[in-house]
Amino acid sequence: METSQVKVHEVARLYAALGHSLRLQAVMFLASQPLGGAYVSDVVAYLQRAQSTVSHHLKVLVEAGVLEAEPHGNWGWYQIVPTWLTQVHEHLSMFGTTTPAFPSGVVS
Amino acid sequence: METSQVKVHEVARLYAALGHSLRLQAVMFLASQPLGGAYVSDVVAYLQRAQSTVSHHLKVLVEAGVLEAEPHGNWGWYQIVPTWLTQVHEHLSMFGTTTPAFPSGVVS
DNA sequence: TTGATAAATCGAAAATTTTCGATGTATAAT
DNA sequence: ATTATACATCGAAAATTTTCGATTTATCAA
Repeated sequence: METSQVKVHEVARLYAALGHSLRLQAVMFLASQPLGGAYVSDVVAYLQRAQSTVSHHLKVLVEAGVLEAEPHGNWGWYQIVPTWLTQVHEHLSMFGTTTPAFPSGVVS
Repeated sequence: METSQVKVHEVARLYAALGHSLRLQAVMFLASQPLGGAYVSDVVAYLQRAQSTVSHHLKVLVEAGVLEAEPHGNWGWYQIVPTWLTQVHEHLSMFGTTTPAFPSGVVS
């Protein structure tokens, strides 16, 4: 199935984006910000990595659909995409809606 | 925070395990099985990869806590860990409980 | 006991990712 | 116009991951 294959690849990319501690910390940091986002320099200060490294990771998150960028002057504002969580939840619901979270037919 | 760091690393590992199309397909395949699991040879047939490759990916999923292995004779039975989904949901709830899925203070 | 089978592990090549310093680009300040 | 700042992009080294064939290990069957 072509369509399904594409989707799997896309969903995998979303998980892969979160599958690196630096990126996960970046997302958590942005989510914890009162304004719902932050500038690159803030993330650099928080993650304590080279600016180019942080820029790279933010780009990965944008490409996966987790973050969106909004340049303000020459400052780079990054924030979480509103629909991101919904997307993940939608995919996870494939395995069962909630606790005990099991597809039908599975014995305990 | 030491403790939090460890946890981030662990959660990232969980996401990373799902962040590869082969592994994601393996998990989806196992979840779709009527018995809630399958043998390595079944997964090999489904994924169409070398047996050693599939074994490797299953191991990654086990180490991340997504799957559990149960040898039956010399057949390797793999199934989804019941608490896995709950763990993911728990972590995701950090970003907001449900749709619209947003941390407090975020403007639309 | 011997032979066959299922899967784990090993070893190594290829591909991808991670990371940083250096450079480029655009905006803002002087 | 010039200078300074914030960030993106480039180039390359190091680390990690992915993949497969070959080997090993354990179990089952004859």
